[in-house]
Amino acid sequence: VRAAGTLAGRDTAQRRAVLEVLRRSFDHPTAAEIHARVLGVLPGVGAATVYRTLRLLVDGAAVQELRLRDETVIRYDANTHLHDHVVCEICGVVVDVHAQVPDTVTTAVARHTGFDITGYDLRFRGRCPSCISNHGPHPA
Amino acid sequence: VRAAGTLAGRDTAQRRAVLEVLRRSFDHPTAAEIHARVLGVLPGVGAATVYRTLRLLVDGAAVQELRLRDETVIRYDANTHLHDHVVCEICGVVVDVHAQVPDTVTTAVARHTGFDITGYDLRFRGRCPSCISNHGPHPA
DNA sequence: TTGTATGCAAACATTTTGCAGCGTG
DNA sequence: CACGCTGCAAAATGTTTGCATACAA
Repeated sequence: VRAAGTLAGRDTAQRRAVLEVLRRSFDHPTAAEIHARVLGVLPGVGAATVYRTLRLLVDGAAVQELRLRDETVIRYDANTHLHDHVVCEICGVVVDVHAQVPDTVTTAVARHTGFDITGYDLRFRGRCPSCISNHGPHPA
Repeated sequence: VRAAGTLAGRDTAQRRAVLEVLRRSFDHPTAAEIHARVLGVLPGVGAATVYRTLRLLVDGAAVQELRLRDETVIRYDANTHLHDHVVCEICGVVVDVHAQVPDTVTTAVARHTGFDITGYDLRFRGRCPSCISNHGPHPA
C-alpha cells in the first residue's frame, strides 16, 4: 500500500489528469463523467485509459468505488477518509457523511457469524433538503 | 404495496417458479443463477422472463437487490425482514445478519445533512470462518 | 375474447481487453 | 531503448426491449 492519491507505475499526463479531476470532484462521478471532465483538461484521452487508471487507483486504495442501490454504473469517491454516504431516493444526489457504527455492533456481528470483520459500508437512504422542498418529506 | 412474496399481475407458471426458487435460495443468487435453477424446475423459461419477474418483485418489495463492492452483477435476497449482510472478501460468500444501527446515529446524520432518512444499507466486510481456516485471519 | 406474459433475438449500457505504436524512466 | 502506457476498436458482461405468439382471466 502507498500514500493515498499516489499513482503506482508510470507518471503520465493522462494519469495525472484523471487524479486531478478526481481530487476536484465531490459529487461521486461515474467513469463516463470523469472521462468527460478529463477531456476538458487534456483532450484526446481515451475512455479505456480512464477505466484503466480508475482500476489502478481503486486497487491502490486511492479512490473508493460506490455502487448505488438502483444503478449499474460505478461511481468514484476520492475521499479516502473513512466515511459513509447518504443517497437521495428522488434526485440521486450522494452526500458524504461520518456515521461511525459502534464497535459493540461490529463485535456482535463477528461473534454471531464467526467472521473476522475488517470494515463495513453504510449507505443511508432518504430525501435531500432540496427534494423535500419540492416534493415534501417522505410520507409516513 | 402488497403482501411480501405476492405477485402483481397474472399468475403464470414462470412467475411461480421464479418465486419458488427465490424462497428456497438463501445464498443471494444472481439473475443468471436464478434462471438456471428455474430451468431445473420448469424447462424452457427464457432469461428475459426471469429478469422481468425479478424487476416486478423488486418493485413490489418482495425481494431486495444486493450490489456487492466489487461485482457488477445484481444479487437477489428474498429475505424481506430488515437485515444486513456480511461479505467474505476472499470467497465472496454473503451471510445475512441483524445489526441495528442505533437511532442516535441516524438522527445525527439527519441533523447534519438535512435529509429525511428512510433507511440504510449496511454491509460488513471480512473473512468467513472457512477462509480463516484455510488462509488464517486477516493480517493486522 | 382481450389484453397481459412469454420466448427469442436484437439492442443497450457499461466495462474490459487485444493490439500496434508512443513515450517514460 | 525496453517495457509499460495509450488510443482505438472489438469483445465481454449483464440487463432491457421489440415483436409475434401463447395463455390467464
